[in-house]
Amino acid sequence: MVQAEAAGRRGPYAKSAAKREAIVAAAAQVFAENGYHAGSLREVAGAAGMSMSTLMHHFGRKEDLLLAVLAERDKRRLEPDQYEPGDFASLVVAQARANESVPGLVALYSVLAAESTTRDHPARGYFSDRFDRMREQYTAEFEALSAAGRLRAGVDPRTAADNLVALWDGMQLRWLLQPDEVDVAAALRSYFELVID
Amino acid sequence: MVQAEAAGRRGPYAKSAAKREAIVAAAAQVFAENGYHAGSLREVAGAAGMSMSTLMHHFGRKEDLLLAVLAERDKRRLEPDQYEPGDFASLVVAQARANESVPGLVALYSVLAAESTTRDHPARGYFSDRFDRMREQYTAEFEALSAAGRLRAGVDPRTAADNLVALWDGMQLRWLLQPDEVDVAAALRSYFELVID
DNA sequence: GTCTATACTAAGATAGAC
DNA sequence: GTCTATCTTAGTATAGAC
Repeated sequence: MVQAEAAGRRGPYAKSAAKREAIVAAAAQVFAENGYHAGSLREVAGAAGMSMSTLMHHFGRKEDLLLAVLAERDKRRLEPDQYEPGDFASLVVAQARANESVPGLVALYSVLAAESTTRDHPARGYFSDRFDRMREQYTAEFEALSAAGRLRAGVDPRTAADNLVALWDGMQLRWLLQPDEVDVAAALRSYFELVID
Repeated sequence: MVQAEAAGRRGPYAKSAAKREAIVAAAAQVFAENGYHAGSLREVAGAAGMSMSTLMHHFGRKEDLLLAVLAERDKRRLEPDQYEPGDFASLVVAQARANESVPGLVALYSVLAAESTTRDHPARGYFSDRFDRMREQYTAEFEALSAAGRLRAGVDPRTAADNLVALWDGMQLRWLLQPDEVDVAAALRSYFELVID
């Protein structure tokens, strides 16, 4: 699949890569709507215009498809360098706003994160690594704010980083259940206002 | 089941109620470990020492069993009147500490809350109602703090209530995945320190 | 009222033909 | 690379024994 990743690639794997992309897109939709367990491979295959056996040829197990969907999600995230050099808070709030336009992906992430806590779940490593990465990135951002004298006295950068991530996850969960009752981006902004002078 | 709820009840429903309790306990364990979808009724029945058909006699559908487990979880929560009249923050932190001793129940709650966001999930109403109730209770507590002049300037009671619940949920999720990396109760305490003068 | 046996549909997964 | 056929196990419904 790596060989065919470049656009317009000619070769034996080009068609396979296109099929894989179609499958992943269909799976993201089905999993987001129904969850990982309740979303059937037959429904994914149907949405991608092929039989389930053909799907299974490309992704040997349902887990593999799941991990491919998660990897695809990460590629779609906003990257700091895609944005104007605004501050950390603005970037986080902008990402939260952007997430409002892809409720399916948010649902997929939330459902899978919770499911992954169960024993031997295929995505457990993915989410554990992701939490490690988020802590590292956000702690560095809060430390930079602290060095600039903009962090409120008594606020620990790592604690702030962890709490921000947790607040985000918890808010997204509630937003999925009660979209008209909460504003994820506004909640994150209110947290920044508490910790930034 | 209502008839036999009192301890030591003699009568035609006494045995049934005892069986139901055993089933709910077994189901809480199985669902917490494997999630709702992945946890099979056959495994629950086995853990409860009966056949699956017998289980199905007591709980006609898997959903009914799920809702019974959730109701049982609510009964086990700390109630304000069970505690010394300490302040709101202490009560919340104490509940978070108490939750550390029942990781199975925490996992059950987290997995089901996320699963419930998917279309037509049987527990969707339960969690939506629960969020409404939590908002109401916690907003009242923060308003009381505000009236006592103990809330930080510019902090909205309802926002603080929603953020506290979201922080709690998000922290519990991470704790399930990385129990040695975070301290849920400490995180909640740090939030109180930010909003309370 | 309580429990068991059995059958049905749909899920993930595998084997093999073309 | 794609499909048909098949296997195992899931949830569920029903019929009936004690």
